Amino acid sequence: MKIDPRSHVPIYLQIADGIREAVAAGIYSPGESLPSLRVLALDVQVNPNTVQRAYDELARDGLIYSRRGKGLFVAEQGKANALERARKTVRRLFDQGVQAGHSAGMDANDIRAVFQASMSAKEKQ
Amino acid sequence: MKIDPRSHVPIYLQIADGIREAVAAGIYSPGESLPSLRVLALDVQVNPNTVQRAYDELARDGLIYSRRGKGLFVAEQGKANALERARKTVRRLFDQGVQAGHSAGMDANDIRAVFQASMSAKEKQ
DNA sequence: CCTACTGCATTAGCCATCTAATGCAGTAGT
DNA sequence: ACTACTGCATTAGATGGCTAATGCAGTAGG
Repeated sequence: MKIDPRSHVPIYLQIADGIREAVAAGIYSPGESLPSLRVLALDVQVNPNTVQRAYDELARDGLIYSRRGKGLFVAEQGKANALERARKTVRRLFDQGVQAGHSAGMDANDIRAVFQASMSAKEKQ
Repeated sequence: MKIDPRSHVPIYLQIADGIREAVAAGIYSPGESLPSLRVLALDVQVNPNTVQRAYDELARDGLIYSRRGKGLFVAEQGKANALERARKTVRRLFDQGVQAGHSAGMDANDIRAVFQASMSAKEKQ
């Protein structure tokens, strides 16, 4: 996992996003164990508490669950919950964008055009 | 202008957004003077420096300009610059949304569907 | 000139957030 | 039991962003 310590986005979020993507992509199967706090902490060169905070995020969203003394595991509905979570994030960002455009006087077609441009740019990657 | 002091979004941004929308909507004409730092500060019950920071934002984006001792005025291309600025903001948010969806394994149609939902919800307001 | 207004620069305090340090508590193999 | 792992709770330090206090500098009218 790639972590940038001097990014404006917090480390624990970078970690959470990484795991979330992996779960959404099905890289981890339900019931499969995840790297322990200390192992992952050592891996990304950060304090175990920071990793824990990332796992907390994921547990709250139902992607994973934890067993004290045993470890961390992918939840049964982990993949589905990851997708649901992602969908909400996307929706929130789109709502913000639509709202911003509307406030500035852009009409529906203007906003749609920007969205199309964004989609096209993504495909070219 | 409506300001919420205990919002997570900074006061200076709330002020800047309010003025930006007004300029984009053509409520202020080019060359027209804006409320002075202290007047607006008194109006929204905040320190003049906070208002200044809002005006700084707008000046950097070319919406307004300032003359020491005289006041603040809407730039000639203020409205156009406001629209351009808004377009970039919308684009940035859409890019983030598209990226998030893609990372989570959503395909183009999934993402489009969320966008449509967002647009529909906006129209119903 | 002098007063009353302008915008602006400097400084400091406050506060939220992130990260780390440390120790406790549960599990399991030997 | 003992050891070596687990996750977790508490606390503290550090950092950055936001807001305010204060004073300087420029403009214009009486």
